[in-house]
Amino acid sequence: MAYTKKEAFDVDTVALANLAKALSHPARIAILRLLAQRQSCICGDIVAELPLSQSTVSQHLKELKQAGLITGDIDGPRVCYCLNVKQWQIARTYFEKLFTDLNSCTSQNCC
Amino acid sequence: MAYTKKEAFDVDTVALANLAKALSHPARIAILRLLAQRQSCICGDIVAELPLSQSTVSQHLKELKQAGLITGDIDGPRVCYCLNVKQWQIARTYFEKLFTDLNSCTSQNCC
DNA sequence: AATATCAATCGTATATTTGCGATAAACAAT
DNA sequence: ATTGTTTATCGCAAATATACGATTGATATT
Repeated sequence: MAYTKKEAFDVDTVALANLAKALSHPARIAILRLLAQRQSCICGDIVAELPLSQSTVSQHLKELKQAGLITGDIDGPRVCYCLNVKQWQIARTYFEKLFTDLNSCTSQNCC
Repeated sequence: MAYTKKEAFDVDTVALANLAKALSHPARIAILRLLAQRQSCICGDIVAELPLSQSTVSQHLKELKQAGLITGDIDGPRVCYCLNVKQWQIARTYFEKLFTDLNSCTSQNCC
């Protein structure tokens, strides 16, 4: 019994779902906003800004990194996290395509 | 030990995260596209189109309904599902605000 | 009234997510 | 070399998510 039948859906749908999943936690959105807000890239200052433990924040960062939405460059003992602009443009395109597709449904047949 | 510390984040962040969570499964995105594609609203035809059981599809529909993204009107023995255009506009606004905020980070200080 | 159809819900199994403390790994500075 | 700082990872506990079959409830149809 598989947890998620991702194989049964087309690649673009799965890709969008994965991007949405990366955004599906308040902490991760907060992290992204922090990274955008501060001009300089942040490492562990993120931990100080969030109401979560260091290990938990590290996990969220890992997920964002796996989704390709941020990068993490090692800088001595610290790690500098930044938004990955390229991946963000891809994500934006995915979401906007979805919104456009859904907007074409303005016929209002029944509901 | 709480599952998610949603209380610790501001309302808009949680709202966006919840919308993203509704989109975080391929089946739910497929359902939304189906509803947009077909001019007429679909009830259980969705089940026929998806590689999932009736009960599983019903659960996904419930989640989309709880997120306010679709409506379900009872029509005799059937149920007619439709996109909720108003909520979709709200969702679109949330996501586009995020994208705009993140785009302001083009300083490229380190990464 | 009996039957058939459709969709929601229940019960259950399994996988994943979230969260934290503790530990480990990497590096800097003494 | 030792120590301190920073971050990733491990191990665990609890909550959720996904999926399905079986059942229930509602409505048509006969």
